[in-house]
Amino acid sequence: MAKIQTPQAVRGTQDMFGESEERFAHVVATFERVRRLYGFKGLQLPVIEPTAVFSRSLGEATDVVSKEMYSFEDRGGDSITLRPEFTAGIARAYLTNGWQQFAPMKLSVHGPLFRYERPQKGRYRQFHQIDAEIIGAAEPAADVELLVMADQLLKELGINDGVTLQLNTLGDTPSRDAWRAALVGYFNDHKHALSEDSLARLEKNPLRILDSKDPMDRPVAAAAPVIDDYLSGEAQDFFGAVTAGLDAAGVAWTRNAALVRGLDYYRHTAFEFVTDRLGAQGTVLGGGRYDGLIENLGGPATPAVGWAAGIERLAMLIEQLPVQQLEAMIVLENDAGLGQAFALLRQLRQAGISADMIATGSPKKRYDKAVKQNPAAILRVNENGYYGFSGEDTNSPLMNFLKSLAP
RNA sequence: GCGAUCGUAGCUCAGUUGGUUAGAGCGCUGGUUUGUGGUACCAGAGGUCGGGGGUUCAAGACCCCUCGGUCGCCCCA
Repeated sequence: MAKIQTPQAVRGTQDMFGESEERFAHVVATFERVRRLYGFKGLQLPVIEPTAVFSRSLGEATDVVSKEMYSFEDRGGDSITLRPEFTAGIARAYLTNGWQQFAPMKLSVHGPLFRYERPQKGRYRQFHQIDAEIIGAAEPAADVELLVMADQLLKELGINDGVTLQLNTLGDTPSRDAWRAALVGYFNDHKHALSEDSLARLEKNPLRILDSKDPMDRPVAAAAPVIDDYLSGEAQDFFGAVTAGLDAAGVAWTRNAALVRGLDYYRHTAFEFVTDRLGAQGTVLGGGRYDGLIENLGGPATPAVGWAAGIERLAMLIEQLPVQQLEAMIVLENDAGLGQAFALLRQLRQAGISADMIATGSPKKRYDKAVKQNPAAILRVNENGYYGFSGEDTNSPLMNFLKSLAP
């Protein structure tokens, strides 16, 4: 029997347990609660999609598509990709199921996503997002609705302190194209003052030079043409309606004219909730409007807005985690009472009281073990059965139930 | 993909210029004590020093390769 080297977890994946799992679950539970408050329907979607779903919608030249996707050929010879984001898959589902009949749709999803990147704080190869989208709504009110929901979600998670909403508009397609052309011209004139990274960006994604972190780029970026000078009247009105809506709803925001999106499909509103508490991965929730995406996937022109947030990043920011306390812990003081302990355990659980028991190890240390798990009450069982409990005597349902048990 | 840094018991770590049998605290298991909400003490189990190769009489320590974590770049939520 040759011993094998125990396999490690795949790089960039996580095994979550204990506090990290509780944080994760709390983010998801809070999201599920809040999205219902806003009337967003849930969705369950495949983790694998045809590769074309992402290559057509995100832009072939983006890093996500060109070097970060987990793509493979399945046994039938089809090119399959583990989803690197939600939006494209949602758009695909919208089209393949004919959900135009339900438009406008308010949808939400959460689950794992996959990107082949170098792992670091707040960035994993299998990571998880919560996601909300409104499809088939062209009006700025939809943008406002999503942002108000995001704002409430962050508040309910208790992480809105130190997180700011940065807002920008990329304009409609003509505005964006004109701005982009002006930027390319401007940056070409200032090539000598750009970093090496930004020279590469100039070819692939010139908008990204605007939010470059390289100190060398900052002066050039700061003096670059601004979108405001290229916005059509329509695009201006749209952005004005979004900001007015946010003000009316009491959502704080700041304008960041250098805020752009990494993926090609965005138009009009672009936004990020940003924190300085996560090091280099400061974006906590981000999104925008993507009116062109569904058309790119072969569907009818369909307006849509959405956002996504990294569950791991939100989980790391939570400061006060609700305590998960077991209500009743049975200590079996003598193994002869095991049967009666089973019966009591079942009775408790059927009454809706969370309960567990300690019945192994040194009998004399069982009590100590129970104490360490910090249950609301410890129930004592010996060879004669249940004979009492200890714990703070309150008027809670748990205590009333325990008092009803005749010792 | 690039740079930096780290990897010793289940966890957090110590381990001298390379030198006997690699240690501590916590946790775990058992016992004694206490006696009904975290007692104290005693004992025990638990380590291919991330993995592979090299230098050396001798490597946890030095060199090379490799895997993984962390931080930054890039990318992005």
